[in-house]
Order: sequence, then C-alpha cells, then structure tokens
Amino acid sequence: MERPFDAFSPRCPSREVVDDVIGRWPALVLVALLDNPRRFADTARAVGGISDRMLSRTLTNLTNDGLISRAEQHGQHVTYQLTEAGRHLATALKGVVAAVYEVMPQVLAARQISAP
Amino acid sequence: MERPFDAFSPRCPSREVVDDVIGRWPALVLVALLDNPRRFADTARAVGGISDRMLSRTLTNLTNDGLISRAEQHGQHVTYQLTEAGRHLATALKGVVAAVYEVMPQVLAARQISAP
DNA sequence: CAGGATCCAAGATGATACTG
DNA sequence: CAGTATCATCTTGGATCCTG
Repeated sequence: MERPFDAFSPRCPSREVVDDVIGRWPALVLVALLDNPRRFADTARAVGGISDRMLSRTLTNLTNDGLISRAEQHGQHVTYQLTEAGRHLATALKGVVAAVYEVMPQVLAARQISAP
Repeated sequence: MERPFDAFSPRCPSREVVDDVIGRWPALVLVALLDNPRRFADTARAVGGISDRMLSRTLTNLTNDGLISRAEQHGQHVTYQLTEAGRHLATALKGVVAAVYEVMPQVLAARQISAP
C-alpha cells in the first residue's frame, strides 16, 4: 500500500492544505497559539504586523480546516485554541521557525554577498 | 541574554527569511531537493504545477539566501542542491508536510462540516 | 536546457471606517 | 471586543516569447 496523499501533486487535496498552512500568517498564528489559547486582539498582538482583516481571514480559514476551534466564552469574549490536529501541525511549524533562527547567520552572510 | 531573533516581530530579519521559506513554492522546492540534487527541469517535474517563471524566481531567491547552491556542471548543465543551512530547513519543512498528511483526515472531516 | 522579459489576471494585504 | 465592508495597492502566478 502506498501513501494516499502527495503534496507534490497539484490535484491532491493535501496540496490545498499545505497552501492553507504554509504561509506567513497561518504559520505564525498557529505557532502563536501553541503557547496558549488566545483572544482575537491577543493574537494580533502576538503576531506582530498582522492586520485585523488578515487575522480574521486566517482564523476563519484555519477554523474551517479544523485546526483551531473558536469558543465563545460569554458575552463578547472569544478564544481560539488549537485542536489536536492543529497542535500537531503547529509543533511542526515551530520546528521550521526554530530552524530559521539556526540558519540566520548563514542566510545573512549569503545575502551580504548577493545583495550589492 | 535573550534570543537574538524573533520572527513575530515585523522588524526582525528572521521574519523576512520566514517569508522567503514559508510559502508554497519555496517549501516544496526545498523538500524536493532533500532527496537529491536536481536540474531545473527535473525540479519542475518534482514539484507539480510550478511554472518556469516561479521556479526560476524561487531558485534565485533561495540561492541568494544561501539555502541552495547552483552548480554549473559543464555546458548547459546546471544542478541545484541544498547547502547545509538549506538541508536543515528542508528537513524541518518536510516535517510540516508529513504533519499535514497525518492530519488530513481531520481536515477533510472539518471541511465537510463547514463547506456546505 | 536554463532562465530572463513582458503582459496580464487574480488574489493577498493594508488602512480606514463601521457594526453587533 | 470581535469582526466585516470597502477601496487602493502590491505581489503572485501563469502564458508566451525570446536568448545563450
């Protein structure tokens, strides 16, 4: 039996999910929620530079994919938190961010050379 | 002493690198090169659906960031391969793709519900 | 084969204002 | 507070043609 999914095939549904998850905002939002559940404004603060619009879109999108769940606490109080699936993905994404930090010296050095 | 980099700050250089690496094409290209060095057309075949233009752009970009290296073998024969830094990042990205495969069932189920 | 140049459509993103 | 609507803009991505 072979793998049912293949993100390298444009047709495969997993390609869509990769698109939903691999991106500046989705990735940062997921990793930010890894710490703890967060409210809208709280998340916006955690993910520097994101606009209300993009945050709203991203949260809706990830919610539709079942990666985060929206919980209305009471009144005008909403919190977003990772689902099990979301936590799994967020952990992997955190690994990418960590890897980025680790290679920053090489990247900055390489840019020095190609930049001028 | 604290962490020198923080991708959650729009100003931090690491945010730029995250942008360069976290994206449909960059991510898939890096993972595709994890198997072995590849030539242009070869890479295009490995990453289904990418156009020459985007592949060219992506390769140039990743090369400038020192994540892949371009090697002119001889004549019109060029191969791209991961640098150490690139391999490190690609490995982390492969983890994300793997995580996506694992959560696909939940994602598809969640979409069923929100889709209609 | 590798890959740059050009033109164009579509989607992403941001700022601002507004509502429940 | 949590979000949506609107408008202007920038970037992405594709198709095509062209060159070393």
